[in-house]
Amino acid sequence: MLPSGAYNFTETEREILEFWLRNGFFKPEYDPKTDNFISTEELKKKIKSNEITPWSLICPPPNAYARPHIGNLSGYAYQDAMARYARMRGKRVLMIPGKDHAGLEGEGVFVREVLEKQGRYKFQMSRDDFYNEIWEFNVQNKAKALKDEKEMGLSADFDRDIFTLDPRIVDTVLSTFVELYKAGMVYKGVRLVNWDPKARSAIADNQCVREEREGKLYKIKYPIIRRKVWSLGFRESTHLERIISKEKTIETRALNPEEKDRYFGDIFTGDIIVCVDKTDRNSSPIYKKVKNYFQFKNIEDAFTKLDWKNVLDIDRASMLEVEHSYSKLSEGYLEKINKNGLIVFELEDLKEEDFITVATTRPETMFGDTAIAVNPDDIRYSDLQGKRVIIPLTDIDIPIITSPRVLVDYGTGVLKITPAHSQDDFIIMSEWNKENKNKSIGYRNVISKELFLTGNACGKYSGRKYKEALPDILEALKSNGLLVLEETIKQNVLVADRTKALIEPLMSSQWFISVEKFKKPVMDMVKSGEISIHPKNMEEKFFFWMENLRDWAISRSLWWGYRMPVWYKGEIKEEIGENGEVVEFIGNEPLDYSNSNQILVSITHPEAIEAHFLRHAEALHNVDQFIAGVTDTKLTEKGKTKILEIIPKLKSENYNLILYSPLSRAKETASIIAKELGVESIELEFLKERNFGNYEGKSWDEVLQSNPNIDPEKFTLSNDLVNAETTAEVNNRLEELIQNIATKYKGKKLLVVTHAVLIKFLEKKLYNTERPVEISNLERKIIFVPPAISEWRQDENVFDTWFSSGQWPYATLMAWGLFDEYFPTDVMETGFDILENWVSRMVMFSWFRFNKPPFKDVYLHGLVQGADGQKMSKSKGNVVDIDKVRSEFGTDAVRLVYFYQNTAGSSYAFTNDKPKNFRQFNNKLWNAAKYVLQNYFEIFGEKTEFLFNSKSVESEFAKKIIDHIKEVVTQVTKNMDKFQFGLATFNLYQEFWHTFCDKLIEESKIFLKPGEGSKVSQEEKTDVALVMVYALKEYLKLLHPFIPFITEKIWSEVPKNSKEHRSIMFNSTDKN
RNA sequence: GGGCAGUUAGCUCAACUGGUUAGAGCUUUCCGUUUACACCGGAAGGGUUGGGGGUUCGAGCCCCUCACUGCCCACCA
Repeated sequence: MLPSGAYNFTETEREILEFWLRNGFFKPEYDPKTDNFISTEELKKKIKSNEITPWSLICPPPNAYARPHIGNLSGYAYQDAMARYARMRGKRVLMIPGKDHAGLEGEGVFVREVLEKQGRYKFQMSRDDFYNEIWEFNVQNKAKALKDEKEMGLSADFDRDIFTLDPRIVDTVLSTFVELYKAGMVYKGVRLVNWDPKARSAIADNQCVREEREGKLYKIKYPIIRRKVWSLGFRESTHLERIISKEKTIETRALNPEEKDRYFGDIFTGDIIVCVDKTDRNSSPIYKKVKNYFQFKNIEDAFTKLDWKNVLDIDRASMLEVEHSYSKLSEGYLEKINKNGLIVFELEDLKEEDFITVATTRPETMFGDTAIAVNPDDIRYSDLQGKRVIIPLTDIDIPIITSPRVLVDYGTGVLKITPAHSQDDFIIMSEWNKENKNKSIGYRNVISKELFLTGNACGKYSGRKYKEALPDILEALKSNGLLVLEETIKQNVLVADRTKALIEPLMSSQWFISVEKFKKPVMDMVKSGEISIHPKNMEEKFFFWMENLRDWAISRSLWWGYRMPVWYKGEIKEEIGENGEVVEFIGNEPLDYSNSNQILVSITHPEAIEAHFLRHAEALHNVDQFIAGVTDTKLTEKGKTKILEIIPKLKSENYNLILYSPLSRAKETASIIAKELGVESIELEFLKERNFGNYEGKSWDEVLQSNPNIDPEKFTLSNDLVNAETTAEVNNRLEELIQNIATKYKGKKLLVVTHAVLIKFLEKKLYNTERPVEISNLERKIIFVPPAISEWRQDENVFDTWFSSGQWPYATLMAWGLFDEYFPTDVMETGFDILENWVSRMVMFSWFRFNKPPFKDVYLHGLVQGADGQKMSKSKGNVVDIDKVRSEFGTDAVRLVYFYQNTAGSSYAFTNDKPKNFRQFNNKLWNAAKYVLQNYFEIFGEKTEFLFNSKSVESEFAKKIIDHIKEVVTQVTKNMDKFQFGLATFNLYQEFWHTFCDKLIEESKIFLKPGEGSKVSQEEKTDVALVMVYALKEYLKLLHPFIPFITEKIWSEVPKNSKEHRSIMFNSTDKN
């Protein structure tokens, strides 16, 4: 019987959650037919034989370091509704929850919330120490998220909760990189990074802040190459021939009128004529440029096949590309020309209008300019578009390009473009290059990480600290009359949030994934309908992103995450080449990416020694379940038998040395194996188990009683055990072990017989991860022990978070050994804001590795906003306190807020009138159930089986109710199948309250509570009582995916027949 | 800067891809009931669907245009 009074959700939710978890209903191994569990192996077999239909959803993992926010919680509601709906329809549901290490953000939170509050600093720590601490921080916090997930009613298999840095996930993620590398789809390239000179590290944009500082603005004149540049040398010209052959030297002079008339047609004052010595044509840069420009195979071809007369007359623009000089600006240039056998005739000096004036706060970066930009609509400069200018103090000429980003009325309206040292310029370059592929501009890095000017472009200033060279540069500009203005201004500069150092944007070498090959197949999966995105209009967004996707930089200068499985033989150094290009060196040699003597992609250390670690066979303490540590226990008879069973497997490995712990259980195990295999064995003191101090010999029950807060999972590796061997001591022993394997036993095929906790310590030490699962007796772990001394160094970078989370669906399934059965998954449910970042990456990787989509449907939910309709944020004070709302209105009511009248992809405000309304709805449901059941039990009693067939009712009123139910079921089912949860809950809400309760229940009172003189027959009364229960049960089943707690509670009180499951989770609506 | 949504009753949102009189919840007003439910029932008020134009037998929905609002992208653009 349901208790009278209003619905008590607090108590019910606690009770029902306990009921679900205790019974293991969320596990796919649970078999509702037998109300029992099958083994995972059996489950797999049954799925393969089509005996049961699998359905899976991998939950998007919330960040491990904090409680899930309201967006994650709303996601759980949708995920859960879909899973419960599938489960009720007889599918075998697997829903895997997880937690994300959240690379960049995770590291940022740890540094801010933990280290900085303790006055510590990341770069004062060793990488290992930092990693261990942040790991601990995450482990401690992720329990909170798990609690929230359970309390929201998420029907996921919590035993399979998995962390993104779990070693099983790591293996999969890294192997994908290896595969991509083999397929030639990753490469190293350069991109602009924010260099923090103080931290000596590249940092993310959101780790920088803008600060107002006083700075100086300079205006600098760049000379325009207005004149045409003529190139001669191949043209038949006896006069020039004579000059060249006779003197074999160079002359620079103005052309006299006679020459002009004789050799050139429409030559103008100001043009420059460059002549080339034919005899020196192979070394001349002008020849080379000509060759490249016209794409001749060699210079002879260029010479013989090209009609130079036509070129000169028709295609002057091409000649502009060739070579030219202003002797006035660059004394060194003449010298260069002379060496290369050029003759330069200059017709006239430069004039004032031959300059363009640029405003800049950073004159020292002008050596890195690769263009000058003006606004395309700026009429002042329209005649200059496409012309070239000379960078002052150099002989480098750069084009004048256009960009709508250049503000016409700001400064001079002219911007110098230094892509290697300015974010904005880098963007302008990228945009220009995208639109003007044949006129693309490059970058020139002229500042090193040590803040020196570097490369040829800087001329005599190269090699000096740029701040020290700056006064000299300004002086040189001044003396050439090229510095026109210098004023003090306030400017916003980018500063590192933590170190307060001025950010130096510069080019750095990064790993990229080339994305071109992904585009078509990935888009095709959506176009063909293999993957459906809900709402459909988001597919546009997806295509736009994919089409415009550029190669993806996947390396990040962080410590928290997956370190890249790339190894360099020696220390890698990044330097700036002579022409401003980024070059990497290993030692003194430039890095050649194809040279496997320099670079290797490998998950383990390239010289790692493979050793097999075997846990001893079953010993007495395993049976009696107490903590043995260094307490010596003997093997059981069963244990000894089991050893013999694995001998054939061990034989096939051809071990030639066995190392073992001196404790009896390991020693006995090893001696049996050694005897059977006929292999030498050595006892080593440092292989024994950890000493557990006061806990030695204690049973787990005793441990838990003495300290109820103890987490058995973490106990064995904890450093808080009284009188136990410290973790440092264990690690010292392991150090000795590693040394021994790397030196003494090098070249041996090793089997090491030891203990579970010791193996766990070793894995943690070597792989920086913890095993969440136990190592069973006689389980073998293959461990790669790095050599004691090696030149190989691992890449310092970690992967971009999306690189790993993009593999989440298959990585989780592979980790749990359920890939074959459950992949592709059925649905991916996540926020619409990460469609591009996450969903597209998952499809990309899934296509690459398996040529399959990772899921069939994508449901994108909108974002939950504050009551004011704004995005929730602490500073706005509009954050919904989920605990408060849940305790006031109940979890079911909160869940209904997420569903009711909501459509996929649209955001909605969380106002308290909503859960209040649904609390009332739940109460209505509760009371209606009470009414229906009271009447039923009055007639049938409590313990009777519910015998009812909707086809064989006689009463007109009962038929009316059945019709009503049929219609609701049809409507709701239709909407569920179309992911229209908003409509489904709307239907249910309206029909249940305003039709079923307000109309049908009221009408039923005529039959169930007949007044004086009523003509209602007993049969009719019975019929109505039955059909009302039937209707209630159908409603409960339809409502269950949305409000699981209350429906389960009522279901527990409802009369059932023998075919119905005791939990509502496994009952589908009536098919009749 | 680009892209994507959105603008419907006082407030928060629907309207199942062009089809009856545009519907709900909250709020407001009136009436009623107290053994399923006051976390109730019955009723009422409230809309030129952001402005303007177009296509159509028919437009909240499609097209054009203007005006706002929100979101995403920043070691990705």
